[in-house]
Amino acid sequence: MGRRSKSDAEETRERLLAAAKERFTRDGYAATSINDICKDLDITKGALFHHFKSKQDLFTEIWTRLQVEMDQEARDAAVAARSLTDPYSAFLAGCRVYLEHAARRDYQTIVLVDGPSIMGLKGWYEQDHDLGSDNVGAGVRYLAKKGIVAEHRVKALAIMLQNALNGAGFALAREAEGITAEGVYDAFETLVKSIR
Amino acid sequence: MGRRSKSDAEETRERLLAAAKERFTRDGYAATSINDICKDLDITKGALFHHFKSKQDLFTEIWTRLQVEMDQEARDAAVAARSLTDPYSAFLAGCRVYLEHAARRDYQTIVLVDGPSIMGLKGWYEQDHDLGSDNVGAGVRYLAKKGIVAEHRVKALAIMLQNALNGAGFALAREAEGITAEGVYDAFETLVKSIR
DNA sequence: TGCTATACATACCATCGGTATGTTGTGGGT
DNA sequence: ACCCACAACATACCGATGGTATGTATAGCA
Repeated sequence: MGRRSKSDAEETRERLLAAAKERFTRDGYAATSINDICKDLDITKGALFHHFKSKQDLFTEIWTRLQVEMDQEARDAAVAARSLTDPYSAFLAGCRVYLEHAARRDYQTIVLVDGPSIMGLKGWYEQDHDLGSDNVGAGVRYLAKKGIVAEHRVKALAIMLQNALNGAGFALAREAEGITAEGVYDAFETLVKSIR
Repeated sequence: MGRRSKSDAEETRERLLAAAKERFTRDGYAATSINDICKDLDITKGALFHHFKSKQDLFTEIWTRLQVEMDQEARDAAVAARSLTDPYSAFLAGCRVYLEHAARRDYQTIVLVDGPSIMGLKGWYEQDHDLGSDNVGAGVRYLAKKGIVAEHRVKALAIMLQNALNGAGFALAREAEGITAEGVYDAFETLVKSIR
């Protein structure tokens, strides 16, 4: 088979991303072979390696899309919930969105579980920051500006709260021990609001 | 080469664990090949697969050892710091030990980064619980008994605090942005003590 | 109309984790 | 003291894997 139209190529690329995302989500990165993905689409490896230079490259694009999507949603939610009276509402709204994503299987497996291992810790962190997806950081900084938390604890607190949400997301996905989204969010809210 | 003495076998096993741990720590699980490990010790794959039934099995034992070691240290520290007047001291002492481990490259790469990916989320969690290494959980439960935190928030809070420490460990290992162990611990302490 | 860059397919490769099958010597049983 | 089963390895081999080199046909522009 020879050349296809440009729109066909775009579609092939998107279909590859979709099929890979499904496999990565269900089986994980290591257990997913490139041949599997290609068979899903009745396509050969030549096509895949034409669109993506490596398996990692394919994974990275899926990872990035998930992060951008989450970032956008969280940002929007925070802006929408902004209030003049309650300094927490915007921050907590963003965190709730993040929590919802962290509880999703795709986000969890791809971004939180396989992400650090595949992209490396540095890569994970740098990409994460380049995205500007530091909603929690912005929230804590805002609390510092309001005088609620000490300036010198902002960075450490932001990191800790971010990871607290990660862990909560895992717990939710585990569906274990009667942990609910509402319960987790409630605990997170009281935790945040008790900071001083 | 034929059979060796029992003590030789024990030593071979330990040397395999040590070499694998070094590789896994430096290069990660995926980038470490079994041949690499064997070459380090001038040993063949036959030996490795005689002592460990799979690469995962080898990894799991290293993972378990790291967890047991950490658990023991944290437990000891908590017991040693137990106080009749300060309900936080034992809890915080255990957390500090955990934080120190989370900042170590070996613990970080093997347990925190590759662990979830290799052993699976369920496996990670179950093993973690079977170990009884739930220092943070015990600490929070103690705070609940003292009436400091609400009973229905214990589980969620424990999960969140545990992951807060994980993230702090990563941040320390990154050595980025002027984050120090003391600063992180200070922030964690104020966070914990402000809970109510 | 022709030329070239693109969008794939095909064929092939080194390496991987894992297994099946030796080989040799140790140590428990008699 | 002898024996032989089995432990402690080595060797040879396997299918599958990610990746590459090369082939090929067509879309799109000059």
